[in-house]
Amino acid sequence: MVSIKDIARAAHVSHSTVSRALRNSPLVKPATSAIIHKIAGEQGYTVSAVARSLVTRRTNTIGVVVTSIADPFVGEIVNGIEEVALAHDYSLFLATCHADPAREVHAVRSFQERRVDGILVNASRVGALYLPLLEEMKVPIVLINNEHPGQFVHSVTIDNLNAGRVAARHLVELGHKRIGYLGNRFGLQADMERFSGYRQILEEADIGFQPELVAHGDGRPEGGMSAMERLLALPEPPTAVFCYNDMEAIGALRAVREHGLTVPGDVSVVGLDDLFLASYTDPPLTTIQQPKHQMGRLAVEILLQLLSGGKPDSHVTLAGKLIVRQTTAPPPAGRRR
Amino acid sequence: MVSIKDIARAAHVSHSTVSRALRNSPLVKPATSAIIHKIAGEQGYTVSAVARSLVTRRTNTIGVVVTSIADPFVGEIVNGIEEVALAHDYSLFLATCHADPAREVHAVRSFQERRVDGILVNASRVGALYLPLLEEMKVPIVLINNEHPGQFVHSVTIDNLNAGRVAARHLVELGHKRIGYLGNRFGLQADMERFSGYRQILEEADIGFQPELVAHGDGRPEGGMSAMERLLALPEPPTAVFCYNDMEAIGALRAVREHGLTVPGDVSVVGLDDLFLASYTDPPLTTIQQPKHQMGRLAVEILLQLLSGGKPDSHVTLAGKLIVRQTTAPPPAGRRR
DNA sequence: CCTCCAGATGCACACGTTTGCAGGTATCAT
DNA sequence: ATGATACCTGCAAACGTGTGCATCTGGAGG
Repeated sequence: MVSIKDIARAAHVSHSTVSRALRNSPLVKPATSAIIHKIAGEQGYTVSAVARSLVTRRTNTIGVVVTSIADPFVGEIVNGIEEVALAHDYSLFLATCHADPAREVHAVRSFQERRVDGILVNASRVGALYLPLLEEMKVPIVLINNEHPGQFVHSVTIDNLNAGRVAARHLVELGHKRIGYLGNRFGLQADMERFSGYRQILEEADIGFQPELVAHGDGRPEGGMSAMERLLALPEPPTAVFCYNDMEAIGALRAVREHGLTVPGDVSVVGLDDLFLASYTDPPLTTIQQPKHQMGRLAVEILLQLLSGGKPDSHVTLAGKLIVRQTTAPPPAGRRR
Repeated sequence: MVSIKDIARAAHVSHSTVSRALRNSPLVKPATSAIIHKIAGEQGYTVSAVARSLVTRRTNTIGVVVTSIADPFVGEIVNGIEEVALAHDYSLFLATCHADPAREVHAVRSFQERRVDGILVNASRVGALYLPLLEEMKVPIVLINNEHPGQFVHSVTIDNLNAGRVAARHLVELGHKRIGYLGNRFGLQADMERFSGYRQILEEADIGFQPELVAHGDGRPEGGMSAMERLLALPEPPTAVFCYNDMEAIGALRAVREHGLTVPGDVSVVGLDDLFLASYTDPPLTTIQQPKHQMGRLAVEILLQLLSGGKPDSHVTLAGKLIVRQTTAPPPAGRRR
């Protein structure tokens, strides 16, 4: 592999001059610079980022740890991350942790060895553990949709409480009185908040919260399906459900269908995320859109500010947006009371 | 940031000894090794992968370039890649190229600067261009599902021809006579091969190929939908269609539905990919499963063999598998002739 | 002719590791 | 006591780049 020294020899200059010329420093005479560029081109020279990083003490890399890259939700976030990282000439290290705190810590450690300039963690499960980890390493970290929001780290999250309120309010305004919640059984912070928003609206609308209308899935279609079945088995099942996320909503849709009922004729369904496939369910899913792409972008931008010595807001929350499609309608005539 | 020299000073040994001790070399006395490890722990030392890479001339990194990470298909491939990379202690650089050859080349160049040990490219659009690129850089490259399969590079692809045959045969065996193909208008190699398989079966079954039953989408639901509409507008529309991929199949499903017909009662649909969501369409989609996860795994394994001086097969093709769900059935009674 | 200055280049060190080689010390056999 | 040997440890050079400082050259101005 050809180095600047090889080029220096060929051009009869010192390697310092080559280094400067290739970085287009104004210090070197245009004529010699041209020669050097020519030789570099001929020899197929490419600068070694690792040698450069060693002396500049910056690698221009960002480490990204996500739960699973096959998850369409995180895929879109990473897309946003990659976009602005590329624009700023940063490369991305990617690691998955599959919601395992140990693997998450392992990934962060590995990134530290690689001397990444900053780290992005999506849906971090590591709570108080992070603080000592942060103490011992100087790498700035930005969390995306993290559990256990602490006060010492930077994060960008969706406004879950408001999302729950918007979803529930939409159903209330359609005239529903028996509104169920299909939660996530893993007791995530996000689940609690969405649930709280839902409950607030029920109480504000004088409908009141009915515990039997809450069932818990696993964040995936299977779980949403079985949770929905439990709700449908009730003596007086709900006429509408708000789901923890789109995946559960898809399961709910199927459960309703297999129960011989229709959406939204018999029961309305609201999801959350607005995954790509939400437009292609049957019927197309009404849902709360999470600005996934923007979350990724924003996270990198915060990181970049941190890297340039700025003091960005430590906690940014983004608002979701209701997307009304065709899974919501007024309750069936016989059950409007 | 603490280095081995700092530790050496604290332990009253040379930095060489520290280096050896931390790599658990048998050369250093257990007692001193223990001291060194203790101090390293106290000071929160982590080795610098960049300094190490400079001397060992290996970075233990793999560059992965994909079209879009938000695509669920590539997400699963990357998942497979990450899995075996992690197992072998390699880190992943990720870059997206959005099917733009220029961006693809840019990504590969960037990886070369970073001195990755190997490169994986999914769905490469760069054809003959690769050869000179390969000449000038010594990094081994493995292509996944690439266009323009050349003979000088390593690749792993699905057996598209056979996939087309299997899908078409399934429909023939159900008794269909008018079988359409929803292709991809971008003239991809994969599209040609799938089409060829489909056509072969039609001719082998003495049904014969009918050009009017072929329409082209864009690989996404929108395109599949409009292509299907064209087919349904025919005087004698097909009773079954084989789609370029699941995304188009989803669009086809919707087109049929909006046309007032049912799947599979009026028309059968076969997809290709077996995306996660194929199980959750209505009705669940019959499709050809691509071993996405395994493709990723295999690609890395080939790369690792290349890195350890092995001579792996240069072209591996994986067989798809028919997954029969509920979008296929015999043709409607009135049209069996 | 001398001085001064700007522009261009080279020298040398640094970044944090790994590693071949030489040197040192203790143990053991002769 | 001496030599051999095994075991540890340190020295020094490398990996490829960036950069402060010194040096050199040529031209302008006095």
